[in-house]
Amino acid sequence: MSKTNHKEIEKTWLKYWEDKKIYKFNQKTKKKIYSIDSPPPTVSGEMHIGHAFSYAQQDFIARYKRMCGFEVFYPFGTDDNGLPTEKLIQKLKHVKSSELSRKEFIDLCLKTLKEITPKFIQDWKNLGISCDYEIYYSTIDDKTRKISQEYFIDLYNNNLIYKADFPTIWDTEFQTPVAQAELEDREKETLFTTIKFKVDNKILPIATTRPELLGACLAIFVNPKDKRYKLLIGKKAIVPLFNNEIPILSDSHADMEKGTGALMVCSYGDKYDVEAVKKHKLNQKIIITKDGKLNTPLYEGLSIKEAREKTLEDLKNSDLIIKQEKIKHSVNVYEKSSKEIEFLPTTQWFIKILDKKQELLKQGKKIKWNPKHMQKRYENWIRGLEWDWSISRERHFGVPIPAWHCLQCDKILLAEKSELPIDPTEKKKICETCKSEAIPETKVLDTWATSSLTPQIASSLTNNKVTIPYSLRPQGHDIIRTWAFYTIVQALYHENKIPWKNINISGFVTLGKEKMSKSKGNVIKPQITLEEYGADALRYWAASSKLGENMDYQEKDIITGKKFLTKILNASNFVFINLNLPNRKPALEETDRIFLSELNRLIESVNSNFKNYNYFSVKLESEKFFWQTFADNYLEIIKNRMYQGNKKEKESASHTLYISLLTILKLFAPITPFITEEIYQTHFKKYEKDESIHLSKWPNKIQINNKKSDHLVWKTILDIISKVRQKKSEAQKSMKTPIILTLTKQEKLILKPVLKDLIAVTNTKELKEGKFNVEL
RNA sequence: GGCCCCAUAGUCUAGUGGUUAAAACGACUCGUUUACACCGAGUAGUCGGCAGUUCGAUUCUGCCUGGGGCCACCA
Repeated sequence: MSKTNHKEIEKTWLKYWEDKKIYKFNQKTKKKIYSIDSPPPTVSGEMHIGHAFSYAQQDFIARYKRMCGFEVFYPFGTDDNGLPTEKLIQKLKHVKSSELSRKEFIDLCLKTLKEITPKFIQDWKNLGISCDYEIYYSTIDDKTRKISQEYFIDLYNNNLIYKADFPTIWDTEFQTPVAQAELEDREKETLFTTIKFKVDNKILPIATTRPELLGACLAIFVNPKDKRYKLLIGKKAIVPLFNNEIPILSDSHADMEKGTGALMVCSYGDKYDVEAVKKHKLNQKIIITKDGKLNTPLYEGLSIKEAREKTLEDLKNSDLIIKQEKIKHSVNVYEKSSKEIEFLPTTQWFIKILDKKQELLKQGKKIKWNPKHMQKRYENWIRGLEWDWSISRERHFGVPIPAWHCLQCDKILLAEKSELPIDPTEKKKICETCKSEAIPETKVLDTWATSSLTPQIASSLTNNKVTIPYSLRPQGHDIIRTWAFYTIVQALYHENKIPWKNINISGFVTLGKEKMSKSKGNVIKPQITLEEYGADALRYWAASSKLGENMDYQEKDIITGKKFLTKILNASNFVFINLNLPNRKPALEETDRIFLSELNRLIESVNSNFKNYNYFSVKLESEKFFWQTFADNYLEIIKNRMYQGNKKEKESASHTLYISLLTILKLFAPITPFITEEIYQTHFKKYEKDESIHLSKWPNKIQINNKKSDHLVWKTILDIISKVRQKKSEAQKSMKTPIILTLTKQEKLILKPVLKDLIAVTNTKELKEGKFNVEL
C-alpha cells in the first residue's frame, strides 16, 4: 500500500533518482540536446521562497523536455565569488579578509564552501529540481577561474578591454569601484544650503547639498541666458573658507530655475562634474580619499559626514550662509553598502560596451524573450548606458586579473594561458623588453565578469558537447541589466553568437502584495513549507501563476496543492483496487471510448501550452480534467459497471482507467514529480518498462477511433448528470435517490451510445421520452 | 520628466472582439459512509473610471486614477 506521508515519499524517490542517476546528462547521447543555462544561486545562507518559485518554474520545462525525448542539459552551479560570499566567510570563520593573504583567504573560502555548499544545495534537491548535480561548478573554483582569466586575456588581445585612469564610481565602504548596474536610488533628506561666494566684493549665492566639497570647487557655471549673472561670466569668484579664486564659466547645464541658478563644479560631486571637468579642461582637485575621508588641510582626516557638519559650522560662524532648507532628493548608492557613491579617479579595467550598443541591441532581438515585454527592459538599459563596463574590483576575494605592469616601459604583460588559473601576486614576471620585474595587478574581476560566462563554464564540463547558443536561460527580471546583459556581451565578443535562443524571466513572490525582506520580517521560508506540506505542494503553487508575473504567497494555495496530491493518491488507489486488466486490448464500450476522446482533446491542448511555456494552463487544464472529468464524473459513471458489470464491460473500463490515469500522471509529472513517481512505481511499474515516470514518453494522442460527435455526447451526458444532481440537491435528497427521467427525443438520440451508463449513474428507475424532467 | 508592466468575485489568480466571464480558497444550503470529511452536489458574488473604434469592448486605442518596476534628474 502507498505511503501517505509526503516526507516518506520524497525521501524514497530522491534517493531513487540519485541512485539510478535518472537526471544524468549523457554526453554520448544521440538525442537532441535541450540545454539550460541554469542560474547559480549565491551561497549566502539558504534558499528563499523566490528561488523556490522560479527554480520550480524552470524545472517544469526541464522535465517536460526530458519526457519529450530531449537529452536535457541542466547543470547546477553556485555563485560564490563575490562580496556576499566574502562577507559570509568572514562571519562564519571570524576572520578579516584583509588580514590574510589573498591565497590564504581564497583557500579558506574554498574550504569553507566545501563544508557549507552541500547543505545549501540540498534545498534545491529537496524541491525536486532535476539538475544533473554532478555537472557542478562554482564561480570561484579552479576551472572557472581559469576560464574567466582566459576570456579576459582574449578580450584584452582583441582590444575590447582597456585600462584607464578615470574618475569612476567608487564605494567608500568596500573601497572598490562599482559598475553602473550595481547602483540603486535612495530617497534621502539633505540640507540644501545657500552659501556666499564673492565676486568683486559682491555676494554670489550658490546652493549646494555638498558643502564639504568646497575645497575641491573648480569653477562656477551660470547659464548664458541668465540675465542675473551674465556680466559675471569670465570673472573670478572667491571660494568661501578656502579663499581661492575660481573662474565663472558659461554653461547651459546650469538650470536657471534650480537653486540660485549658479552652480558650483567640484571634483567630484556627481556624474555631471566628471563631464564638466573634461569639457572645460579643469584641473581636478581630489580631496576625498578611497576610504571616504577628507585630505584638505582644513578638514584632514574627517569623514565626509563629519566634514560636511564642520564646514557648515564654519560657514555659519563666518556668516557665510544665506539660507538653509531641508530637501528630499534621490541619490545613487551602491546596492551592497547602501552608501552614497563617490567619483574617484583610479586606474581601472573596462570592457568596451558604449561603442557596441547597436550590436548589442541586435543580439537582443535574436533572442526570444518570455514574456515578450522583458526585451524592452534590456533595450532601455542599453540605450541608457553611459559608462563602459568597469570590471575591476579592489577586493581581496575574487578571480585575480591575470596581468602585470612594467613600470619601465609602461607595458602590460598578461599571463600565459598554460599557467591559468593564476594569481599574479604569487608569480614574478620579467618584462622582456626592459628585463626588469613587472608589478603584479592586485585587483580582481567583478563577479559578473565571471558569472556572465556560465554557458561557457557549464559547457566546459561536457567536453564542449554542449555549445552556445543554449536552448534556454531562466532568470529573474532584477538581473536583466547585469546577468542577462553581460552574458550577451560575452557571447558576442568571444563567439559572435547569442548565448541562448530563449530567455524566460520569472516574477517574484510577495506577501500581502508587499515585497518580502528580512528587515520587514515578512519572509516565508520555503524550508518550513517543504517540511509541512512537501515539495509537490510548493511546486503546485509555483505553477499557479504565469511566467513573469509576480505572485502573492498565500498558505491556502499550498494547502490546495496538498489536497490535490491526496486526491490523486486516493483516486489511484481506487482505480487499482478495482482494476481487472485484460491480457489484450479489449473492445471499448462507447462511454469509455468517448471519455478517451475527451482525454485526447486535453493532450492536444496541453502540448501546445507547454511548448509556449504556459505551464500555468497545463496545470489548470490537467487539474480540471483530473478532478472534474475523471474523478467526479468518469469514475462515478463506471462505478456500477465495475461493481456489477459483465466481464467485457469490466475489461473495457479497466483498460480505460489504466491508460487514462497513466496519461494524467504523466501530464502532472513535470509539476508534481514526487507523487506521480510514487503512483507510477507502486502501481504501473510492473506493466511499464520505464525506470521512472520522468524518463517515460510524454503522452501523445491515444489511438482510438475518434468520432465527430464524441464531444457533444460527452457534454450532453455531463449536462444531464448535472441537472439530475441539481434536482436532487434542491430537494435535499441523497444522490442515490432513484428517479424517473424524461429526456427529449434529441437528447435520447445523442445519448444512445451511453444510455446504459447514464441510467446507472443517475439511478434512473424509469426512462421516458418528452420534455426534460426529473421525478423523484 | 521618459519608458515598461499591472488593475477581473470577500481573497488570490486565469481568460476572451460576440450565447450565461473561468478555477481555487472563503460564505451560504444540503448530501454522503463499497477511493477520498484533505469528500460530493448546489447557491450567491466579479471585468478601476471616462471617451473613442466597432453592429457589438472586460478584451483594441487614447486619457485619467491607483499599484509596481526601470531610467534620467539629483548644484
